[in-house]
Amino acid sequence: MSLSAIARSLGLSVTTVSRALGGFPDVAAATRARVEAEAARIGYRPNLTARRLKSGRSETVGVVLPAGPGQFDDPFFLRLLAAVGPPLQTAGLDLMVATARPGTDELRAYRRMVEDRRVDGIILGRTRRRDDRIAYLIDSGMPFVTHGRTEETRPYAHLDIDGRAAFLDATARLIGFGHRRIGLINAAETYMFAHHRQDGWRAALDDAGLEPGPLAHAEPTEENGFRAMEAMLRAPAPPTAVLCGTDRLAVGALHAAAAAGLRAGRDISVIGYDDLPVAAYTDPPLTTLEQPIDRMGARLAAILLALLGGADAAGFSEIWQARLIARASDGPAPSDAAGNTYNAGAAAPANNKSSKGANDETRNLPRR
Amino acid sequence: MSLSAIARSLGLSVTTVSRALGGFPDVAAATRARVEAEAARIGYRPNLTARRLKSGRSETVGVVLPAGPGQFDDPFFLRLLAAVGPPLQTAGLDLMVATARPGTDELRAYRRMVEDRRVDGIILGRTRRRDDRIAYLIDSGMPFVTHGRTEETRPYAHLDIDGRAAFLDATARLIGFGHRRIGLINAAETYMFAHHRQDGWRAALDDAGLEPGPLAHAEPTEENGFRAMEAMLRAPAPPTAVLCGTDRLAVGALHAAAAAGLRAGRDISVIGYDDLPVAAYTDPPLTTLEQPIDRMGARLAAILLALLGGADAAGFSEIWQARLIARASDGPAPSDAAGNTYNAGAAAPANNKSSKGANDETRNLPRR
DNA sequence: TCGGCGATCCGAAACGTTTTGGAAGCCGGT
DNA sequence: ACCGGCTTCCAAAACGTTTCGGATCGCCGA
Repeated sequence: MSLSAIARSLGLSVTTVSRALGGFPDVAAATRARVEAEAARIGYRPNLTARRLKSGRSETVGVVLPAGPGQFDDPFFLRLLAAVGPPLQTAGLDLMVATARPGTDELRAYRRMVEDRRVDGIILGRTRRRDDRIAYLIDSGMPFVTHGRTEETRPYAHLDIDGRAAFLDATARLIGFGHRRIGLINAAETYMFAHHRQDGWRAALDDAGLEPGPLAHAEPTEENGFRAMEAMLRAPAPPTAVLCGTDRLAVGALHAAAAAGLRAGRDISVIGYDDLPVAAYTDPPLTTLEQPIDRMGARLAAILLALLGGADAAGFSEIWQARLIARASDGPAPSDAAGNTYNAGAAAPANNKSSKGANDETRNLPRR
Repeated sequence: MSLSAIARSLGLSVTTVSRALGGFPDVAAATRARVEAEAARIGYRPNLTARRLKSGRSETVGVVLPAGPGQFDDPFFLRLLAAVGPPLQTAGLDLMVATARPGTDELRAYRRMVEDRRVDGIILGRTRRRDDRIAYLIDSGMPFVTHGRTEETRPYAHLDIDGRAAFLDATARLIGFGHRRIGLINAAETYMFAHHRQDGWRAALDDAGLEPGPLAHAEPTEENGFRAMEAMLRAPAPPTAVLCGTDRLAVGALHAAAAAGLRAGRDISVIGYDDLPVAAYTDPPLTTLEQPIDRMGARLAAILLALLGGADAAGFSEIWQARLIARASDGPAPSDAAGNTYNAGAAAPANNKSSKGANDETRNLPRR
């Protein structure tokens, strides 16, 4: 069960056994064969803990999962884990998972990993605009790579989806359909991804010379999507199209539209983001944006491996594009609402008088 | 950064420092204070790897996630991880996650954990009827606890939901509604949970003297639920009610019903299992069964902790009850199909003779 | 005076590995 | 004969911790 057991029963030294198994050239072929045979016979497995102690590495990569209500039900992190696992395993690295609810808990989870040297590197998902986790990790010197960017001037390795471009395109698509009042139900803007998506929406509207439609923020659950959409539809000048920051919000939004007697895809357009499995089976099937989680996960693992190999974090900054999956929840603007009257400007009283535009129709939902 | 650093700068031995920090009584109070102050000053953190080598324990618990198409998108395992994490962390145990697609890959993942002594214990989810993973773990002597049972005569620690009772009750509820042809769209029967649910369905029909309705098996995805329901509706004598082994199947099934022009809850009844977040936002909202994943996870962790403490696995065999969440996807059988023949059923449909009692209290959405 | 005892402290071994710096034996060339 | 070089092996140190078995010292009671 240990090198010394093999050494003893073969009359060799531990050194020679170690070097025989390690493939070093300074051991005779015959000796190596004897050692290998004996190792196989007793089912020798190297003691990883001893190896780790000696090498000073934990051979482990850490991930902190956001726990807590509303956080945990989307399969994003699970798919990320699944994608990140195989390449790490191939590289001989274990994957350690900690859970923490966003807040102080979370930073403590990172500290635990770093200060107790539980991991050699970290993969961090779902970045925030001001992200103290990232600041901490940079300060600590622990190698890490993030999925998503943050407002941090120092370099750090990251891979992100261009959420701005994605929502800019999606919004342009709706504009092309003739929509003029296009709302947004978004995740909290403290999340960087939500910020980018909102930015894209805003930019597309600006480009087209349109006022921003109603805007809502909430934790991305179906229920919040439902409530936000309900509120938008009750308002004086309801949107004819609504972008949703995530599919879960979109599912709720579709439901609210149906409850209001609106046929999505005809009376109102809805576009989501994520391409959850359920997106193809909403009513109607949801037009949404897809990010290649599996490839992203594999790439994140590869980047972290490079970092562990000594590469400079500044060299890794990748922005990938999302892909629009057109289904049936969006379509041409209803003629009665948006059509001819609208671009004249006379029919847009709700939106055109505000200097700030976006905020006066903003509705913040309770974050529970 | 190490005990010897503290010892050196304080003129003490490593032994004394270790025992001072370890709270042993044979060190003078003044000395202990000096040691603690110095430890705090230099930010001493014990080297876990060294401790693990010495103790022979990895201080780690392993979980193998099923990867691969169709497997990974449901949040069950993620919620389980979230629930299992905090108690393990409190006990000073790390959580290691490996991913493997069901099949030979999977057993290899368990071997890796056991043979390389990467973990001290294992939590295993989603058992199968004949489960070589469980046989292997029993043989190996590695402490483990499962979520779900299996057909294994030797004792092993497990916690399961009574899927048989759950589906028996759900089926009885449909029978009480007047349904006579009740189908089942189930996950592959190799999964123990699917087997139990099917058993409950079958038993309820037997109790009522009814022939089993159509039965389909498939990996539990929306698409498969859709296809199975489509096929059932096209068959000569379509069911008026369909139980689904999981909510994902039910979502697809609801969609197929709608596509066939059937209003779920009136023309056809559908009941799922899992209470996914989306279940409250299908059309119509899905009646389903809920298992308390968070409590289950906490309990699984507690059981494993007991096992690691030396408890006998034979002592842990718990079966919990699921809870029916009544929403709008089920209801009285359509009169043209089943109606008048069914005298007694319609008045007191759902809960009047629940076999376990736990299901009697049903609640409507919204839940939070 | 002395043995014993409690309070403190410490040396050394051990966990199992990797790695450094040789050492021994053998051979061919001079 | 001797030297240098090659092949093959090994002792010992090191990673940082825990723990066993003392060792030292002061003090008290007999």
